[in-house]
Amino acid sequence: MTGPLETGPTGGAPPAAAPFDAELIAVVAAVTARMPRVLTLETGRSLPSGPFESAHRSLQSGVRSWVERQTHHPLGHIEQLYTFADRDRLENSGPRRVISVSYLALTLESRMDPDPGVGWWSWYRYFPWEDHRQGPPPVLGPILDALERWASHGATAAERRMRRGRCRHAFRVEGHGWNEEWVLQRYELLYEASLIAEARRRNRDAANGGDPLRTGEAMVQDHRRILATAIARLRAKIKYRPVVFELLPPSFTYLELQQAVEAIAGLKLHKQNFRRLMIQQKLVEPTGTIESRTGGRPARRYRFRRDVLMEQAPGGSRLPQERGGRRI
Amino acid sequence: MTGPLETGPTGGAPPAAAPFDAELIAVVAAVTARMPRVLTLETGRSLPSGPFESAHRSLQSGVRSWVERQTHHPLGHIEQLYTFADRDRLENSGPRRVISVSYLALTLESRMDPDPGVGWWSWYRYFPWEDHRQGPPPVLGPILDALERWASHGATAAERRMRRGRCRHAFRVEGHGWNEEWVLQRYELLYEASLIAEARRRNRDAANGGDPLRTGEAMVQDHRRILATAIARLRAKIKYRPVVFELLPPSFTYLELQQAVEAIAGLKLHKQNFRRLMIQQKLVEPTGTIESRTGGRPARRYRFRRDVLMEQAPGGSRLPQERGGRRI
DNA sequence: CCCACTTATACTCATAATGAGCATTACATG
DNA sequence: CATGTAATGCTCATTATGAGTATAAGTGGG
Repeated sequence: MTGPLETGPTGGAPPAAAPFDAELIAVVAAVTARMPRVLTLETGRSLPSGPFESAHRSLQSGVRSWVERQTHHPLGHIEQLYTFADRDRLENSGPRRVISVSYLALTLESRMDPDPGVGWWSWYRYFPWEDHRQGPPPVLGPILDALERWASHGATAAERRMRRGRCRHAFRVEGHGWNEEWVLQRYELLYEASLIAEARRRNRDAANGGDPLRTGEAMVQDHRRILATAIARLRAKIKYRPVVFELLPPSFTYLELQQAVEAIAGLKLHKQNFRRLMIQQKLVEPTGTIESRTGGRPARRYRFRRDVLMEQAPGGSRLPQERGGRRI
Repeated sequence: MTGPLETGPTGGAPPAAAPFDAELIAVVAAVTARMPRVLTLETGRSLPSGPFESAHRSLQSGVRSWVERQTHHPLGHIEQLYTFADRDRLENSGPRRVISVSYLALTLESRMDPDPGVGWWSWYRYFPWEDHRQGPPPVLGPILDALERWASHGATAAERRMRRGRCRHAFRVEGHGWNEEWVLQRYELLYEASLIAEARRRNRDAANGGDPLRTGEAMVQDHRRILATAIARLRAKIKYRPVVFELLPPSFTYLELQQAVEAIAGLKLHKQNFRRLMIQQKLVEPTGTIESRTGGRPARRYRFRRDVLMEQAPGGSRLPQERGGRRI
């Protein structure tokens, strides 16, 4: 519809605006063998995607049907991520501008034998600097060095200062201040510094001496950026909404639950406190069954209390309330 | 681009998909005279909007240019809200399907004399049940009654139970459990119960006895739903990111700051604790000036420390960390 | 000048949440 | 039965939060 000032409230004839192609892109996430994974096509080079069609009832149903058509994997929980339409986003686009709507879906990894090229790949294959479960990963050192080199090549003193500030902020070098949520900021910084294959591909240059620092596998177009957006969103969301359970089988032990969270966050957590948090929040209940293949004392199995989705108070309020406490 | 399985990695020819119209819609928010306000056209009936055009570099720049063209109001902070494209969303749409990308912008209300029809309206004119600063608003009683009536008219016992559950959840009647963030859920519930003018307009019915309960002013198309989405987002975000400051002049007193937060959240806050929170978080610093028109003891004025945007740790982690505390 | 009145600002105190770690329990295996 | 491994239970200091009380510093009216 045109701006109401021009054509009046109820729309009238559609504007003579250029038509667009609309594309749907899905980041389908799962966790298996302690690794967060994403469903990919072309042997890990692209995310499931396809045009939004008039036959689709909604964007969401369009995403579902494309993913199922391309990967034969049904989707559970799904949420909108972001819509991209920058002019120079796509390298070899056709005559028409493309609007891409991306979605994040959470599922259990399927066992079925996949179509050729379809597979589940670890996130950290694309973002090796993001997995801090064994402490800072080895790639981080060279990356920081390369970033420092990039920063020191800024044109003006102000720019150099600005670049250093951004690096310090995104990577929090000094004082173990790693912030697992800033996935996108880190990716964009590396992109800008031409330390990402996609950036070099686009600029047809090889800044920083052409040394192909191992900054993870590349993807088609801006799919890797979309994946970074998805990871950032999931890492943030996992803290204030019970979404991990979408990635777990119906019953699980505390350790399995914790390892799923750790895989996503890319961090190690304190076991006893994690357990206490689970107990306090009353998100799970024991199934009564016991898992004995633990290697040590057998563990109780739990299930997610689906009913809490209805009673849940929202994430931690940062506001000092008047009148008796809400907050769960 | 087509799904890679069909056309190969680099895209190739664009698919023969139906083209779409793309529309941009802006929710521009400000706070004045203790009221949260939204910039509207047509005397409050619609939000600024316009077609996304090939000339626009990005979605964001498209939004900026439309809002400035229609309202002569420049935008500051701006973020993407949601993308809508359900088939039956628009009432009198043209032959082509429309994809609407909505944005939320935060500004200071401008003083300039506006174009005809352009104006700032209180949110609570559209959502009178959302302002709990003076306790539960009077509309709430009749609304809950009407919802109960709607729930009791469910076809099956299961549906009636489900409806009651959703009402209890969204409005938290028993035990003062009002959750200010569930704006959208409440709106959608009222819509479904045909207690919202837009719903009745669309269904051409007057369920619930045709009694036109005062459930706020209507808007064109689904603009009110978009506004609800924006309010929900802002109410949530204000708690974990320092966005209030985008709505305030460069310097302000603690009370002004608190009242802005209260206006948005629709809640009264505890003054002393609010102050303590501000001090702890070190988000502001005194300007050295004093505001004496307070009616009581003069108040110090503060300014937002823009540099914290760079050092800020993200909102309250719900994860029990290993290794020395991050968390600010 | 003293008054009541208003808002700002400073503290207090009980309770809850969090980070860190020690201790005990219950299995499997040799 | 000893040993290893993980599960589970508890403690303790620190910090954050909710709910106040107390004091300060202006205003305008007598």
